[in-house]
Amino acid sequence: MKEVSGTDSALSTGVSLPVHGQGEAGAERSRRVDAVRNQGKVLDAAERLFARDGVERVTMQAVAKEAGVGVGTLYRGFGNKAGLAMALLGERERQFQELMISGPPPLGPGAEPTDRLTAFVAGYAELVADQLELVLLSQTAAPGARFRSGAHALWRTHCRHLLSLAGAPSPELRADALLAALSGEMIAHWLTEQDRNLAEITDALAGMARALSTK
Amino acid sequence: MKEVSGTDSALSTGVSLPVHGQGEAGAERSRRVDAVRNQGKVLDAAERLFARDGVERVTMQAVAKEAGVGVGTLYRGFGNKAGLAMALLGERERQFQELMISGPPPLGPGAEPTDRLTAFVAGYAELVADQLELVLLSQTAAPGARFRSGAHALWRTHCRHLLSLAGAPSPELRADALLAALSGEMIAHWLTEQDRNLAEITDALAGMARALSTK
DNA sequence: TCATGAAGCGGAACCTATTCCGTTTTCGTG
DNA sequence: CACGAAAACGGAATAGGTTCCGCTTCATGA
Repeated sequence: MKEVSGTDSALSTGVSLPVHGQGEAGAERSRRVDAVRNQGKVLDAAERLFARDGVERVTMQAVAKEAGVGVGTLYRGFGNKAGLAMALLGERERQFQELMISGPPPLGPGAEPTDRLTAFVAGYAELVADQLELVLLSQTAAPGARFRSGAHALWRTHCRHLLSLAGAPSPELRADALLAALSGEMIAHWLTEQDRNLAEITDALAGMARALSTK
Repeated sequence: MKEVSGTDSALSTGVSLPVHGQGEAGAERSRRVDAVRNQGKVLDAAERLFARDGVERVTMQAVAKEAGVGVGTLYRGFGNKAGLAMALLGERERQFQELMISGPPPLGPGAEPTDRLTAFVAGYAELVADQLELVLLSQTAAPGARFRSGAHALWRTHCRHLLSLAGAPSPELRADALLAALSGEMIAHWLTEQDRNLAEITDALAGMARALSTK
């Protein structure tokens, strides 16, 4: 089971926290120590319960109880259930972002745009598949909410940039379209309702990425 | 305001009705007359309230009350709120299906596969944009539920077929990917959060469809 | 150290979608 | 027409996400 580093794994994935974004925008005044501690307790509790009972069957009440806090605290810290999922996803997303921004080619800098894009698509699909339940939950938020998360903005910018370098028309819209094909719902559908394996999926997606890179 | 033909506009768009599918599969025994009448009353009431107050702010209770039936009747007839939306969408979807299957080219038969596909994509995007609120609601159902609707199956089959004729690799996955780019959430995002106009969107989507048609 | 106001807390209350189940209506049969 | 089973009904009850608000704790600075 993955470690989400108890105390400060918190989020850097934005989510649009009600109080202050913590990581999304520049740091303001320091948060109160009890608040930080509670966020950590909540993330631990959520991870534990999600792993044990499945994301869908864990209620916010249950998470609050397991963490030893009130539900109000959950909502102040994460906004809603989807936000909690995004925060849990944060750790792994950051790892992938790292590789994408400064890791070795073809995912990282140094390869041809099209190759970087196909590497991104394959890697991201794998990330989604690995964390399917959490991704599905995170994309459950109000329609369009996911587009506003800091994490998503990064994926989009990256794709747009690569498409742009490759000379593709409408790089912005194509970036969004590509990411739409990488939604949890889509991957879940291919994986579970059409019994495709991840390799098939990433191959096909890489092909699409290549096709969309073309002028 | 659109007429949903009071009595029998019902659905032919499937939705996975709890009791019997009514139109999805071959007709079984005839439904009870009171049930048919109630479905009509519900559709009328829903359309009226949705138009007046906005889809999001209309509760199932309110629809039931306006229709003069109990909530149980709503759920027996449409499964859930998303199902109700799908049923309301049905009318216009059927019109588009008609054009797509037997209308004039390039949407209908007779044109090159790629041209038919771009026509489909543009037309479908327009349909979604026109009915944005209902589409968003209909896609709110349990993750993946939309892939199981009869309507969606038809769109997918059509795209897959055209992509296949055009010689594209992985026509099935590409069809799904194309439809993912046509989701209500995606179109809404482009339209409202990026102030694109429909023409821009359909142009870009048509370009993508063309790119994806390529071997 | 103490006062003070902001930040955070807990958990009851709220709002809705959805389910359940006892009652009523239909419809085919005898 | 009368019956009985099946199909529908209605609306109270349930469940779980989210909001609200009075109370506590922390951080600051005098």
